[in-house]
Amino acid sequence: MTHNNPPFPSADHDHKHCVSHALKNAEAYCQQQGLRLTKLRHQVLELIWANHQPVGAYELLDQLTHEGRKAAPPTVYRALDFLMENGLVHRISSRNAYVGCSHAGHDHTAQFLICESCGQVAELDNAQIGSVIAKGANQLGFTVAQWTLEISGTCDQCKHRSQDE
Amino acid sequence: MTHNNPPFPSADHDHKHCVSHALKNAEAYCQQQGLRLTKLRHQVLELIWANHQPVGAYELLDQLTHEGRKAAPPTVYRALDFLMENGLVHRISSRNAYVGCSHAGHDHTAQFLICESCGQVAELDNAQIGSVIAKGANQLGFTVAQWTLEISGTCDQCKHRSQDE
DNA sequence: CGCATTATGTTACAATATAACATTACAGTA
DNA sequence: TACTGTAATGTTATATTGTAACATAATGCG
Ligand SMILES: [Zn+2]
Ligand SMILES: [Zn+2]
Ligand SMILES: [Zn+2]
Ligand SMILES: [Zn+2]
Repeated sequence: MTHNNPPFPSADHDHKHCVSHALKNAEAYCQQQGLRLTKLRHQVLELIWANHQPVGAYELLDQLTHEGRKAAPPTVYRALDFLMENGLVHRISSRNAYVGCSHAGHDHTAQFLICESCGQVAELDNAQIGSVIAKGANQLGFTVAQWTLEISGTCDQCKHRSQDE
Repeated sequence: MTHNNPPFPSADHDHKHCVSHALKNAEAYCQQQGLRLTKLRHQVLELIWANHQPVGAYELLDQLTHEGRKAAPPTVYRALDFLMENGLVHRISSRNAYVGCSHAGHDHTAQFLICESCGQVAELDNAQIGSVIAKGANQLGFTVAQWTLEISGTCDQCKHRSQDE
């Protein structure tokens, strides 16, 4: 399944669609790859997709507990490990937090826009950025295995919102 | 003071020169900006520059203690805060570790090459990367405040070294 | 079913970072 | 010089994030 690069999530977008899309996509992908998207992993993935803000592991742990599951830190970290290994979730290392992947199944590296005002995160998959980075590294004889790019700033809506005040 | 983009630090480079350059540069910069590069901060900066590998806060803490200073976590974190605020040190968030800045005084954002084999870090200041990132973000109406790029892989020397075996 | 494998539960702890308040050093000034 | 306000450091305690190690339960398969 292909879809074009999503813009920064707007305040009034149909987020239920984001969630159901992400979950169905994950189910299909795991099915196809012979991966076990267990109830716990599914539950964690759904919690992560509650919104477009990155969520901490211990916050997920609280929510799991409130949903009636017996959970301890390893519970959530193991689920996160599975989801990250299989490209369903990314870690935002500048925030020690986790966010659902918008391009699950595609082979890609992470590029994030993080709005400091509303806390939302958008994931890019800008090929130009990737190629410039690869080129810059290769010029120095460096072989790139992977990379992360975390861009902080202000999203379009928050800019306009602040103008209104 | 200007100098061209340093390559990945070679095994036989004159590292004493790196250290003295970084320290003198920091002293001059703080002098000029009216910042207080106290003994503690100077000491921490020197420890960070012991090599080109990122170092953890608690490792710095141990070394400070061995050097006879009474130190606790806040001691080192406060020094790190000062050094980071003033662009003398960067944090490698994917490793929870800190590394001396190679372009202190210049206004720049961080771009790192991290060798998974030898653990060394090289800091880039590739303008092309910067402009492509800014462009990609701006197209989505996103105003960039700052960003970090952490590239993992294998450096040139480690590649050759592994061929020799 | 019986067995091997994988996933989850459970307990304890490691590693990283900060809050809050006391004390000391410092710079400017009377 | 002593006084004084500010910035820096010391100190104690605790918050936050992440793992190790081993026990139990679920799953898939012959
Ligand atoms: Zn959404
Ligand atoms: Zn925003
Ligand atoms: Zn060096
Ligand atoms: Zn290397």
